[in-house]
Amino acid sequence: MVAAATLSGIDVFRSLSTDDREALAGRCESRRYVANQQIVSYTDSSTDVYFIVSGQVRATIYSSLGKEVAFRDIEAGEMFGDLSAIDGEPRSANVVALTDSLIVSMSTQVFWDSLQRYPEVCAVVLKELTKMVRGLCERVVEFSTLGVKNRIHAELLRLANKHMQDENSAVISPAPTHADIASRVSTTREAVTREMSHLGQIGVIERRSGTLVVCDTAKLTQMVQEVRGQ
Amino acid sequence: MVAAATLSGIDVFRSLSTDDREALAGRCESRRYVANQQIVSYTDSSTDVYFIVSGQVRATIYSSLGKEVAFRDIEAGEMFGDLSAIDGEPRSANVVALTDSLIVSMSTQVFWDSLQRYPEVCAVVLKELTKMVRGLCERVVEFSTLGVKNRIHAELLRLANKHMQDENSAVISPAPTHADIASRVSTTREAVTREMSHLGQIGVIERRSGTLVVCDTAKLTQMVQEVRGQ
DNA sequence: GAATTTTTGTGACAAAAGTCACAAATCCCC
DNA sequence: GGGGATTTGTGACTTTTGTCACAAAAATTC
Repeated sequence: MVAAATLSGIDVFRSLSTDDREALAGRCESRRYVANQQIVSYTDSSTDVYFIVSGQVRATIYSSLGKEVAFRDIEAGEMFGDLSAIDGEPRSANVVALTDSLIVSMSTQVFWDSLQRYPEVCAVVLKELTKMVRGLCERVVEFSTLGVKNRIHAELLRLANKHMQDENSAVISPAPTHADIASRVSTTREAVTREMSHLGQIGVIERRSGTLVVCDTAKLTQMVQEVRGQ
Repeated sequence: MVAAATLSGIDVFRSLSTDDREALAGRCESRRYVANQQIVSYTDSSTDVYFIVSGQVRATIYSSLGKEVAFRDIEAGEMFGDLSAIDGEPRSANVVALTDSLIVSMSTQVFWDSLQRYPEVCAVVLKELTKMVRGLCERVVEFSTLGVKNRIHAELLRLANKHMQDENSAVISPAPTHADIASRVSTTREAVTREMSHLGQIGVIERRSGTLVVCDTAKLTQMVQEVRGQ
């Protein structure tokens, strides 16, 4: 049982009328998770869909033996677990709360109902899937064509684009750890440290207590393409 | 203008009644392409959706400078161009006919209409997108966790799975060239040649005039995971 | 079926990326 | 504000992967 207002912050349901949202809210559950708590495991056989009301969450995939791949971070307003609900296959990733989070869940059945009943919802879901496909394509192309250094540039650029300050610079405020970046572009922490101190030397980025400043996104953009790291 | 029967071979429309299919067919165009002819370029601003009636087609992405990444091969019955139709963004790839092909196209408008009007169509499209997401995830994880040799194994296994002969072996009949495989797993032709002759020596695969036989998929499956190529 | 063109096989070498080990700097929490 | 935990910086070394150059084998064409 969930208040209708809770759903108004969810992208997928934003376009619904208050009445429709209310009807839907009655068929959802909500639950709080604390930081680091697991929400979905890829061994689960559940097929519920989840919506983040507040907080932040990370999906990671564990390869057949051991190594983890940071897959995507999911923010308030976004949805996850939709893949299994749509195709009935097992979960593709583990999902863990990064911060304390409030999460609404919905059964597959209710989810499909709402897709059929509300074309706007269906359209948003289609668009989200499309966005995922494009994002993943980009990642595949990056792996195929870029070396480690350039992938680090690309990742920094992605981060910067989410936090632009002015035309050419961005402030990323809880700065991610090097190990974190390494896992996203799939390399070692050391490689990230080395490349980032290099970027610091040439004045493209700067570190100030807990925050990472990308001073020159233009240069970084240009560097992504260059074959030589230096 | 397209015959309704033509659409019955398309996965997405398979579930429609003959009448519905007829209505839709009236709003499509069809066209023949010869082998190697380009169908969509990523510079196009069109947003039509395409359906392959017969033939085979390949989507490739060209990175910012030069290198090409084989993205996916699309077979008769399947669809492409849906991403742009759904989100209105530019094309993500070039699409070229691999063989002579007959292809039906549909405007974005008609496509959205049919998504709204026919829930079955919408469901199939959602499932196809989901399948793409899962496939791409798999590829990303592969790049992140597997070395070149193991990626070659994984690719051979994927090929084998599409052409299983009996429990443990597959015959892939126009055998792909080494360069082809290399581009799919993003390495060099030489690496593929070396690994494949190794696999030949230990009896996992065999080459016979124009066809590639995977004799022991079980062993190959096991090898994908092993860190040492040998 | 001879002559090309394309594909495959292989060695020697160069470059890129990962590993290990350890010191220094920061952060965090009582 | 001291002490432990976490994160960062760096050098030496190993392994992996890519590059180049060429010969052999197959497939295609005329």
